[in-house]
Amino acid sequence: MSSERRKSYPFDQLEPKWQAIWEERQLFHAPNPGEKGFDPAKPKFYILDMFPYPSGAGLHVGHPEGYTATDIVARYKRMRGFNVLHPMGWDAFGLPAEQYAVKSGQHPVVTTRQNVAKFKSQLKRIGFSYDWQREINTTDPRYYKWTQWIFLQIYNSWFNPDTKRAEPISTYRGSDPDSVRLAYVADVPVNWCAELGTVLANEEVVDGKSEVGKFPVVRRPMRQWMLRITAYAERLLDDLDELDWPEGIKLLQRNWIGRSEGAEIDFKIENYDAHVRVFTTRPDTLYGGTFLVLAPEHLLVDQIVTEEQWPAVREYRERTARKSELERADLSKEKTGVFTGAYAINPATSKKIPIWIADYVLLGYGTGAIGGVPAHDERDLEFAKKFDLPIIVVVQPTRDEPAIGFTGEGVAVNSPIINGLTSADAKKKITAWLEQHGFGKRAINYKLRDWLFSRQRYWGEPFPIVWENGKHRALGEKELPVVPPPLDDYKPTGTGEPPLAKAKEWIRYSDKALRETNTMPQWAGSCWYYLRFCDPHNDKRFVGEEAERYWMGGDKPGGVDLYVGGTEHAVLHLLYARFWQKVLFDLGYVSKPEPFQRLVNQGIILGEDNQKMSKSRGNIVNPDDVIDQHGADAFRCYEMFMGPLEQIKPWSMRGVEGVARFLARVWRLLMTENQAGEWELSSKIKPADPSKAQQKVLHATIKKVTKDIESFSFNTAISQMMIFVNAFTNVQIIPLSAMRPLLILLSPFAPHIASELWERLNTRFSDAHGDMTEQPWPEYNERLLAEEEVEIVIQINGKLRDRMKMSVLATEEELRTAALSSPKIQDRITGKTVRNVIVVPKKLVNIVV
RNA sequence: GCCGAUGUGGCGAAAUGGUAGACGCAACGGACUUAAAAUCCGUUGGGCCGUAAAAGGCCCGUGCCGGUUCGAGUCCGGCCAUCGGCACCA
Repeated sequence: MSSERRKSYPFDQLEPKWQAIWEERQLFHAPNPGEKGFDPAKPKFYILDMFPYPSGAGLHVGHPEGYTATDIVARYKRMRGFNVLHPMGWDAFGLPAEQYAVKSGQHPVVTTRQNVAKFKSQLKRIGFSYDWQREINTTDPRYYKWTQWIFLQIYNSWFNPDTKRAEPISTYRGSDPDSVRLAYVADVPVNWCAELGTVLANEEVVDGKSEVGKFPVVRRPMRQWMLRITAYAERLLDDLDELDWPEGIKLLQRNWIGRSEGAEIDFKIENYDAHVRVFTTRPDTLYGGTFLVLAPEHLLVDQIVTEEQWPAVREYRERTARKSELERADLSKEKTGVFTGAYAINPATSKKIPIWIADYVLLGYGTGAIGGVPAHDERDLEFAKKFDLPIIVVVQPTRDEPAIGFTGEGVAVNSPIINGLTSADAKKKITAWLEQHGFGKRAINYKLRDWLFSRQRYWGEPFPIVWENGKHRALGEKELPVVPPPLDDYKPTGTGEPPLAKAKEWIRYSDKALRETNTMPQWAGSCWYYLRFCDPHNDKRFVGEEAERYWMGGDKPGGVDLYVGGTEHAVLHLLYARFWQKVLFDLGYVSKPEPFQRLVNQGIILGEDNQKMSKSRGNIVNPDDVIDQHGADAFRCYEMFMGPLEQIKPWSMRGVEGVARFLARVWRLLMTENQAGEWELSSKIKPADPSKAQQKVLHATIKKVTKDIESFSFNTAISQMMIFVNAFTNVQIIPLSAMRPLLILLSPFAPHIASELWERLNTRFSDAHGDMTEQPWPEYNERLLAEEEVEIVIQINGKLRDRMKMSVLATEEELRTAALSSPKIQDRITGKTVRNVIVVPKKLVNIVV
């Protein structure tokens, strides 16, 4: 009758059953300190996934990879006696919902609600043990009220360079507090994307095109909100040391922050009462400085340029301004530049050197000016050759290679003060000399730029800021949240003016004051969501103090014990969140200087064709289809069985079938089908003692699964459970005492089938009490693992020649004698001299002839 | 260009410096079945020798070239390829 293939076990019934039970009993709800059911005797474990953007397409199999890993650890930790905080939420502000609104006129609130519902039901089908009572959504006014509140704290503070901390702006003694706030307004050249009608952050521009939509991006100055993340560069760098993150990710952040040590040197301008300050990492090459180059936008240019050079300079500056970031950064193009007509004095040589402008010098890094040392810098060399500027060798390479163009460390030459010194020593000495004579000082520079924090978009957090008489002013806490107005038309204005400017009534805050119409970038909400999860319903504070201290507690700098997500957030999200955490920490609102103690990145899952999954390739795998066919447990186990979590790996439907077969074997180990086609507990299960061999495989499995969960080697944990099940297939008596631990070990991976089988065992046997989720994790007994006899490998010159069974107690001498007397070995060594015999107890004997 | 990761059967992979390929997929053979599916059992890195068939034996093999070591997939040096990040940062 039914053409549908019979299920190998009734996962389609038992999976919804257990999900309903978990939900009804709220088994995975973690009470806060002071709440009903909270057990202060247990240690805490905060395990967090990077929350998703709920897109209209729904979940794909890449999302649940990390989520499955964390779910296994969360379930394991609960059975290990931890209070586990394992929440989920939605990062729902962002461009796709807004673009959909532009097209359809439907308010983003509506699409967001639909998408969240879809994502949530998909996640629930997989059986994740989230505490859904803690669900949060960044677009919920009860959430973004506090995002705005945190912005106010940032706005109302400054970075005190003496204490190296953020402090309330009231402690600032200078005349212009607006110039030091951690949130400030600046006219900055921004990445303007006409198609999207908005400004983009540097990070959102890839190869001169928008990351979203791949539209062209040009530079254009605009009034923008900036966050002074650069003030924290040093701490963001130093504090990485104490975090348990992959070294590669730390390196990525270090490179992004880009600390470099060197000196700032002042070059006096000839016939003019001013000087040009340059930054260099090679002060030891100062004698080779034969010209200066300023960024075209450098402020001094206006003052120093000579009459006859004005037209050329003006023309060059205009040309540069028209260039997009892409054109300007194009390395293949020739160097360009214009002479200003002015000269500076090299403080070391007292010689006159020309001052140029060129677009290879960037205004935003260092001082926006460089000393050109063509002999020892590739770019300067190219520039000097093009414009025929003098090249002077001042560093002699230690090996035999040409000195011109040598950028490594060598020995200083043609440099009277430092001649003969190694580059390292020369740097120290010349820097000291510069300081002594007031020409410069030691300096540290960072590549990190301040964070462009405003967007010309509708679907984001409005700023709690109003403008009056051309000045910005913060709203009071009581006025939060600032809710965006409803609009009929969400289209960008196209002028750079944000869509909120269309809400004529909304922007009129008072007779005199207008609201800020920019909104915050999508990163804002995800900068602090891990804090909100600790206390998601608090309407008095962004997070309650006690809850924050408890869940973010521990003796390490980071509060979240384990954070799992993709490498695509290795720099930006993780850096921004660390920055906010540090500001909140400085201001005394949180107890930890770092948000995430341990970080694990899951690898990308490719399609069956080994290509990145994408709609256009048609190789997207939808978890719902997999679950329909094989069940959620098989889906979870396959995601983990594919290979190491961190690795990129292709999906395989055949692979899913293999894992599904394994679960069916577990099922049939304990269940048999009766005449009526109903599943019932197998009569082979007896409260009998397991055999020695069974005992051994059981304890080996407990040991391996436990160790593998701790080390995130979920694939090999599953392999071991397969070995266990294979060992019990076709035995006549199935010892109950071996099946109980198996189900516990399996339960974090395949919680539904484990729960069901556990419950079925309970209907006949009374050796255990309570549900699967209430069981403690099993311990293994090392003694039961010990072999009495082991196979010893006999090698000759490292090559395998024979094997023998020996007692584990055999001494080295016994092993040696036994190996040498083996007939096969005898055959091979007669007539040869045995030079050495290496004996590795319990492993091998290697005979060297 | 710089930085990082990866490279092992037909495929996904496993191996504290000590038996390379556990476990799974695919393939092939067998049992069960009228038949198929499902299930269960077995074989499966390559080459060669051996045998009626087996048993058995030998050589090669972890991207390439070298080194350290009694012994290297694993450690060291040099290359190559793929993927990812950064990219005129002075």
